[in-house]
Amino acid sequence: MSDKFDYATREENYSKWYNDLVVKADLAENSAVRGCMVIKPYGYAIWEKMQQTLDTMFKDTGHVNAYFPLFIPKSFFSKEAAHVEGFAKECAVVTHYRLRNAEGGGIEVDPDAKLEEELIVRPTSETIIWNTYRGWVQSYRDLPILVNQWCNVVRWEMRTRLFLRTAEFLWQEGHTAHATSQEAVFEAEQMLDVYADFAENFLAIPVLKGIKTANERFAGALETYCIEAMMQDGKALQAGTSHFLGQNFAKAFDVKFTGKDGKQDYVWATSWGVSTRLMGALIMTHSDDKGLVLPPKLAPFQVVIVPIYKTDEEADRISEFAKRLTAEFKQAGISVKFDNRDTHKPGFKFAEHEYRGVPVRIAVGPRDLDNGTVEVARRDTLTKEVVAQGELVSTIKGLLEEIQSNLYNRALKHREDNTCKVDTWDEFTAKLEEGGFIYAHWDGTPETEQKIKELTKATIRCIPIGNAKEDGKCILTGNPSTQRVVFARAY
RNA sequence: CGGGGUGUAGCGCAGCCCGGUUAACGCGCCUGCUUUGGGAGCAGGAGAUCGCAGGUUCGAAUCCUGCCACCCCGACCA
Repeated sequence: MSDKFDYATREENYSKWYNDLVVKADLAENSAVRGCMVIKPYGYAIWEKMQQTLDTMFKDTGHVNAYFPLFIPKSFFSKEAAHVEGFAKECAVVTHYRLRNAEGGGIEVDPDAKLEEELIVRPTSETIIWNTYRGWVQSYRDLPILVNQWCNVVRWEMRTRLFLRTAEFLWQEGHTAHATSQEAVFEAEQMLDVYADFAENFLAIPVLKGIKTANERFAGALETYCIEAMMQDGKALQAGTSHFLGQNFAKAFDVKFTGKDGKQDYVWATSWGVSTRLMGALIMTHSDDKGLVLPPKLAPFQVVIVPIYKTDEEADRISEFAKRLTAEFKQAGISVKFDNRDTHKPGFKFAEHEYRGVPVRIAVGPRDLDNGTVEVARRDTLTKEVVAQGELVSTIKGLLEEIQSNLYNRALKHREDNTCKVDTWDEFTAKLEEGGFIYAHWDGTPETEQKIKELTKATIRCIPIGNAKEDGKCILTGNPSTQRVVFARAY
């Protein structure tokens, strides 16, 4: 964000630019609670669009929504060893259930109101859900369970950033139960495809589908699938994950079913989620120094009409025209806002809608009314043109589609321009400084991966699905490798 | 939890080293008039227990002690 206002440009300081933008575009702000954000109405409206779209996609693939408790008994957590180890360090814990008046004013925790068993504020819900599923499943006839939950979770992060990493965040978590391993794997892969489809076709964010290495795998999963996106600064952002959990949670919570053959077996599981972090991905994929840039499919309103007038009479004429236009747009499935506030001048509104990322702006003044035209400005290219009123609806409809695909193509080109292959350690470390995705050989061991991370802060983002096999030598150890994996520094 | 830093109006900050009685400035806010095709101009106005608690002093935003909060850098992470 630049201009006469004191906001950082991407070039100057990418991370400051991000923070400034989130606040300036009215998406969210830091709250009185450390690490927790307030999502403001405009930001929440974008999140709601994401929710609506995803929710429909989940339902189209056979899922239903449910809701499980915020609190999880501590004992549940210890039942799956890898899981507890993964999350233990960042859990908020409820220990008491009552306050009392303190001597000398104020209130304090009542020491007599200590809970018999502490409650964990959910960092994710596998445990409480699998404990519940035990009661839901007896027979193969009870399977599959295809449940999703929209909720908040808490992970006590040391360092937080609006949307990217907050102590509390909103997300959805799907938790499914299946009779066979194959079915569960299919489910995990299917949901990865749903996420990729959503990212690319709605958020206009190109993503790499892949699987995580053992080091990066979800605590308690046998396989973690992910979609990885590249931000403008070349860093990777994990945009969604889908896990094949095997029978780990079924065994931990004793969830068994009787099959057609009369034999008992443990249930197979998946879980998958995306969070408000997608807001961060959206920002860091498309936005520019003038503020937020929204893909039309995500914009709370796709078109804003700004009237320009001097007299009340002019205002009335424009208002009448704008109302007619609004109705036509709605008919055509275009969402529109008529910004008729008389407390702000046109120039102010232009700037405001710009940094809030409204895809298309229409300005109408007396001159336009006389000429039968309007001025149409698009946010992605910052270009303007005069359009005849008669062809406006079709023009805008086409323009919105063009903006949507332009944003995607622009982001895809950026990713391609910043993706490379390297074969030596020196090349690798040099390329890392430039940012981007690096395809390189790795000997397949967690130790090497860990070592590379310590040396360079780069992690293996994923092993792309359908990755080509290729013999080579590990960039660090020189040991044989059968394929290249994707390295990057990540958020 | 280790290292560094900062707390003064809604926001951003000056003043502090060298104590002195109306705590400065910019943005924002309110009122009025003129304005309105890219963040308006002028005039007037409101708004601050100087993070908290002690101490030194005739006098503390300023010096001393303790506490609290937040930010940045690391380890952790969607």
